This record gives sequence, structure tokens and C-alpha cells, in this order.
Amino acid sequence: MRSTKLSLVLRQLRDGGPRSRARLATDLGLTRSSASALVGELEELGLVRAAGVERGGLGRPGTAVELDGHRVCGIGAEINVNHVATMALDLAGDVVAEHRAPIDSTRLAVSAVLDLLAELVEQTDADVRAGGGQTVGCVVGVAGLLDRTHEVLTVGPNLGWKDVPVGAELRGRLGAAYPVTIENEANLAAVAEAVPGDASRQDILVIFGEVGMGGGIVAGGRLLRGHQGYAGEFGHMIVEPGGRRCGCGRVGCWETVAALRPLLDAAADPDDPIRDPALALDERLAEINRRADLGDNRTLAALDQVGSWVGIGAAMLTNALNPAAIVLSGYFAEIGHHMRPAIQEQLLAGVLAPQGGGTRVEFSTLGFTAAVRGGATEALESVFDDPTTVAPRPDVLLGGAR
Amino acid sequence: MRSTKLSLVLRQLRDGGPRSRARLATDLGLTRSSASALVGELEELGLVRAAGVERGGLGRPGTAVELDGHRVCGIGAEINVNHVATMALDLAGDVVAEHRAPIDSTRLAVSAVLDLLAELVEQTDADVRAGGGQTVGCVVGVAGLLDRTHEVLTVGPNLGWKDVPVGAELRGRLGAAYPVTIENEANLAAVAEAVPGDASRQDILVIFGEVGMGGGIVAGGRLLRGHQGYAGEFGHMIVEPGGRRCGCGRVGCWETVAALRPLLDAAADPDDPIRDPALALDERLAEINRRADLGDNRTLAALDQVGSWVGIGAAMLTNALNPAAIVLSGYFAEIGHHMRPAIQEQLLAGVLAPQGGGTRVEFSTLGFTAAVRGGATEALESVFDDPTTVAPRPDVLLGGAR
DNA sequence: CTACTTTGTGCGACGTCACAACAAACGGGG
DNA sequence: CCCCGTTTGTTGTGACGTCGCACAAAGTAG
Repeated sequence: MRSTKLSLVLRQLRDGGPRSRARLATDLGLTRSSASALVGELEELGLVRAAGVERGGLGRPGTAVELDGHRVCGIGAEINVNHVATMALDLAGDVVAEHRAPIDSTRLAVSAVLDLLAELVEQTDADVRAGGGQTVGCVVGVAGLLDRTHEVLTVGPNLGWKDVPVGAELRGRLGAAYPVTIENEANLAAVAEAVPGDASRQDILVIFGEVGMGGGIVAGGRLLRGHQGYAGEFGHMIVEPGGRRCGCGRVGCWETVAALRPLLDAAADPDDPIRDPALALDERLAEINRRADLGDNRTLAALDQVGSWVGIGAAMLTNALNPAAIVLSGYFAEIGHHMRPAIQEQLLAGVLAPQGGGTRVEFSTLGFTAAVRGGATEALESVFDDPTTVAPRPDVLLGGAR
Repeated sequence: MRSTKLSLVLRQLRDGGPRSRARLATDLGLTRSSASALVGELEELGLVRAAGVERGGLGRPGTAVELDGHRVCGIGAEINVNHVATMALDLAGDVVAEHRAPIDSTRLAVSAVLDLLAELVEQTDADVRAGGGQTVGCVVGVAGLLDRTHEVLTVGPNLGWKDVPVGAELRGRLGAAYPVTIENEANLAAVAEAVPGDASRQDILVIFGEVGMGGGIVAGGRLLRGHQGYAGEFGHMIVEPGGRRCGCGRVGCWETVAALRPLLDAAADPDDPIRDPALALDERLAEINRRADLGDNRTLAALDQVGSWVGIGAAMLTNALNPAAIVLSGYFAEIGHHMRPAIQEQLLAGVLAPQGGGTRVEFSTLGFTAAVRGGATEALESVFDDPTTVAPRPDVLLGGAR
């Protein structure tokens, strides 16, 4: 009962930025006294703090209140083919710590990868504590299919994993005081793109492309997980019946025509350096951008062709979901601007609703940190759900009633 | 604050059925005294009533409390190509009134259709009042694309309507004391399929097929509308690039291969009576069932072929949404059982998640009343959101404090 | 018939919120 | 320079809702 009101105030501060107690009261339909009391309580918990004066013309200026980051942090973690990574985000959304270790998951044993990630998480938690904060939770993004309980990785084709109870394994290694949960990596990336408070980012579709394709759906600001947690597996929607064979064994999957490989296949001969997996990915993508900027016909044609396929798939999803925006992430973020015309064209052509249902095409700016950022955001959600769960400020405990 | 608790109790009774005050308290984490007070208040509002004793073994038997339907009703209405219809549902979900009028929307003027529907709604409201109830709202389902404000029908291809502010028009005709809102017809059908309390029906995908195809998505028990309200337009997802031309002008739309016409095209010659639009639809569908039951090869092949296409589209949506069930409605409900093997096969083949993500294929049993039923359900939602909005029982007003 | 269990209600204590009053802080005008 | 209006933030007071507890009611088991 009390926690719901505190939650309301906290979310309002996150979504709408700092403001005075009086404005908070009018915005939430409370009295100034109630708002003041709630803010006071949040202040005691160390979740908000004063943020300078707010001159608003006439009358006494208010003292703005803002989220106080440094007390609590959420940790996001990621297990991917090439690396494991973590990130700690404070309540205000600022990065407090970040760790990253390259791996070769296909050669490393499962337990070794989990060991390494656990080490990174503990290091991150240590960083948080060193900054005087407490960790409220850790959400781990895994590249693969996670069962609804979010505890067991059913299949991780790219990782080469199968039936790994990632949640339990990690909890065993950490002995952490905070909850550890598991989520699909692309779903977490979607969470990261849905910035709180931005109304145009509460119904979005995130499409991630690289070796494979995945994605996530945010509807009404909340991640859509589906009945067993398998939602967002866009890469294996069959968009071209009778088309190319996919690594998954099916034929005509979206990722056979819109992931990185089909682009490279169309853009370059087998001996072209941009198709050399030994080279760094961003180098190869930069080269594609260079060629496109120079007007190379084959490159442009390839981008156009793949862009069309991206648009066709995006149109199908838009017909079903009518998102406010489609956020393209992964390799699309780097070279997608060259695909934009083709994507837009197919989207407008393939969506029944007038003007494509008003869906905008955007490109992610989060880079490879999207998943860990989304994980940390998701972990922090528990604080916004119930602010009373965080331990009170030590000085308040000592001070007592004065 | 108070209304939220009342809302909780009311929903609990709806979702879990009648039960004693004590069980209500334990289920909701309240004390027995609080539960008793809340039930008392709901009783005064006329929303719940006693429902016999509940023998539970040891101790004093409890007196069960159940939803009391007859006080408040929601009205669902529908504007379709061949008919307009209404239905009043009471709080318990029982049908209180039902009206239906066949029309030919292509020949009738827009205003005439609206006049007729308004008349039906008023008649339905009169029925509700005659039964001693009050109407709490009316939700109108329209076959076409509705803009997010849910006020203007942007395009209704089958109706032949364009840019009609259905909501405002209807309100003007009704001068109703209750709110009137507009929703896509197939979306309302989806609401009707998502039976409250049934956990396996809170994440579902409803696919409606007849002349065209549409549908709706229910995620976490709530209708997914999308940013502008255009969600659920499955019929025009392009499943066969370069395929057949669709009535909408595009090529390869799902409804060109999975709606009623492609089935008839494959199953019968042009002069076959089952392709005669003059015959009643259920007659023609019954004939298809007869032939399939008799083992007619051409019919079975057609059902198999169309079923495969249904499964291909369903698989795409299942990859994206991972619903607990796909509910097939419209003509699928009548003859879909003959398509089930083909649908299941494509669904298992086309969905990445193991065992097709656990998604079941089901057929609607609601017939053509799905949309009106969903509309009435949606209208009643306002009562569950805030039970205090309903007018108190007249006898309570008269009785006063005793 | 007694012991025990469970249900439903009545009553006092406590916490929370709304309303009102008041002090504080600032701009503007004479 | 001072007074006034305006807005902010805090402090009290009363109303209301919820919890905990006790008690009567109504059944079962032995």
C-alpha cells in the first residue's frame, strides 16, 4: 500500500526527470503534504536527493528532487559467443562499472564460461560496494532459447549449449545476496531500447542481426516474454518458403536472407577481405560503408536487396504488432542507414495500416552494450516496483529519532 | 486506494469462482476482517451475493460469495459486412440480451447502418434496464482499420467505408449515459477467447478467417493494441513473396492462400455449389465437411494445402509471440479440424523453440458471437477496474443507516 | 456430549492520507 | 525600501481503512 505510492513517485522522477515536491504532487494527483512525506521516506532510503532550486517565475522557488543513483545498482550480465560481459547501472541509469572478457564459447567448457562470468559479476558487485552502493539484482542475458522459468537454457545453437540450468549454476557460484535471473539476450537488448518516460519508446520492436537474427518486443513499456519465454525469435520466421536452407535445418528463415552472411555473400566474392572472419567485425562493416559511400554498385545492390528482406520481415511484424518504432540493432546499426530506403519502401508497401501504421524505422545507438544495459535496467525494476526492499541508509539507522 | 482492493476481490471472484470470505482472505493475503468488509461493500453495490454453503471438511462451513450478475451489464456491438449485432453480458458473464440484424453494408448508406446499430444498442440497453440492471459501457467492434484514438475508422475495405468517426457518430445517436468506445472487430473476438482465470488462455493468438483474415493478440490477459491501434492485422502479412495478388493490391498476403476463397478454389470447380455465394455459408462449410468425412481426395488435398499455409503463418507469429494457444476462429472453427494435422506439422516445423514452444492449436467455439461477446467483456472491464463507479443499490439508498 | 477446527463479525490500535493553516522564499510595484 | 501576492514546503488534526485479537457460530471427529 505504502510501497505502491513510493513506487509511483520514484517512477515519476525517472520518467519525467527532477522536479519539486509541489509539481510532483500535482502530477500524481496527491496533496503537497503527502508528496513531501513520500519524498522524505525515499530520501531516508537514499533513493532520491535534492537537486538545486527550480525557479518558476512567481512565488517561492521549489527545491527539485532527483533520483539518487549511488545507493543501489542493478547488474546486467551477458553470455555470448565471443564474450562475457557485465555492467552495473545505478538508479539514475548511469554506468557504475563495466567488465568484459573475450571468450571462445565453442572451445571453452560450459562450466569454465560460467566460472568466468561469475567472477566478472562478483567483480562488478565489488565495484558497486566500493562506491558505497548495494546490488539489488542481477539479470543475465544468454544467447539462446530459455524456458519460461528463465532458469534453463534449452538450446543455445551459437554457444553450442544444451539444457544448461544457467540460473541455478550461477547462483551456486555466486552465493549472492541478491536475486539472479536469466533472460534471453535479445529481449534484454529490447528492454534497453525502451527508454523510460519516452512515450514513443513504449511500444517497440527490436530486431537484432549479426550471425543470426533475434529480437524482442516491448509492449506498453513491458517486455513481452510469451507463454514459455520464447517470444522474439524473429530470425527463424519463414519469409521465403522454398528458399535457402538455414543452419537450424529449416528452409527460408529470415536470417538466411537478412543476417550478415547473406549480405556479405551478395556484396563480395569469397576471397574478398570483408568476408574474412579473422578480421574484426567493425573493420569489415566500415569497409562496406566506405564502398557504399563511394557508390560501388555491387555493394549498393546487396544493401538494397538485404534491406528489402529486412523490410519484408519488419512489415509482417508491424502488421501483427503495430509498434511505434522498429529499432534495428547489431550490424544493422552500423550500416543500416544504407538500407533505410529499401526497408522503408517494403514497410510502407507491406503494412496494411495507412502510412505503415506510423511505425518509424530507427537504428540502435547502444552498440554491443545493449544486452547488459537491459539486464541492469531489468534488475533495477524491482526497486521501482517496491522501493522499501532496499536496505535503509546506514546513517539513518545510526541516527535514529532525534 | 479502496477501489483497488475492491477491484482485487472482484477479479478474484471472477477468475477463481465463488468462495468463502476466509478463502478470499488467504488467497489475497488479507485478514478475514478486511475481506469481510470488502465483500460487504461489494454486496451493498449489488455486485456480489451469497452462494450457498461451502463444506470443506473440518470446522464451520463457509458461506460462499459469488458475482451477482443482474445489476450491471456491458454491451458489445458489431458492424460487419453482412450484419450488425449486439449482446449484453452481465458481470457473471451470462448473456442477458442479444440482437442481430442482417444488412448489406455495400448497398446501405453509412448513416443508415449507424442508425440501425444505434437502434439495436438502445433496444439492448432497454432489455438490460428491464431486467433491473444498468449498462456500464458499450464497446463497438468494426471490421476495418481503426486509428488509435479508437474513434475513427480509417479504412474498412469490406464495408466500403473510409474515414468514418464511428465513435462520435454513435454517441451522437445514442445520447447514452454510458461510455461508448470503438475497437477492431477481430481484437474483440480475441478478448472473448481469453477467458478470465484460465491461465492457459492469458497469452493467446486469435486468427480469424472468412472472406479476409484478421486476428488479435492477448498478452498477459490484456489486449495488445499497438501504438495506433492497428495491431492484429495478420491477413496482410506477406507469406509468399511473388505469390498471388490480393484484394488489397499487394502480392502474397496470407489471406490469398489461407482465407475461405483459396480453399474453395482448390477444393472445387467454379460451378460447384459450395462456391455459390448465394448459399448460406454454414451450408457450404457443412458440405465440405461431408466430402472430407467421405474421403474425397480433392477436398482433403485442399484442406491439407490451406492448412499448411495456416500453419506457416501461425509459425511465424508463434516465433514472434510464443502464445500458449492459437485459437482459430471464423470458418476455421467449422472445418479446421480437418486442417489440424497440416497446421500442427507446419507449426512444429516452423517454430524454433522446442516442441513448437508449447503452443497449442485450438478452435473457437464462440461462433459469430465472438466479437460482441468480447465487446461486452471489454465494457465490463471498467467495473472490475473500479467497482465504486457503479450506482449503489436503490434499496441501500432508501434503507440508509439503521 | 465434548473437544477441536474453521468461519464470520465486532472492537480497539495503528498508520496513512486529505484538508487546512502557517512559515519561508521570491518577484513586483509603489 | 517595504508591502503584497504567489508559490513552496512543513506541521498539525481529523477521517478512514486495515490489522490483530477476541468471541460467537457452526460444523466434524471421537
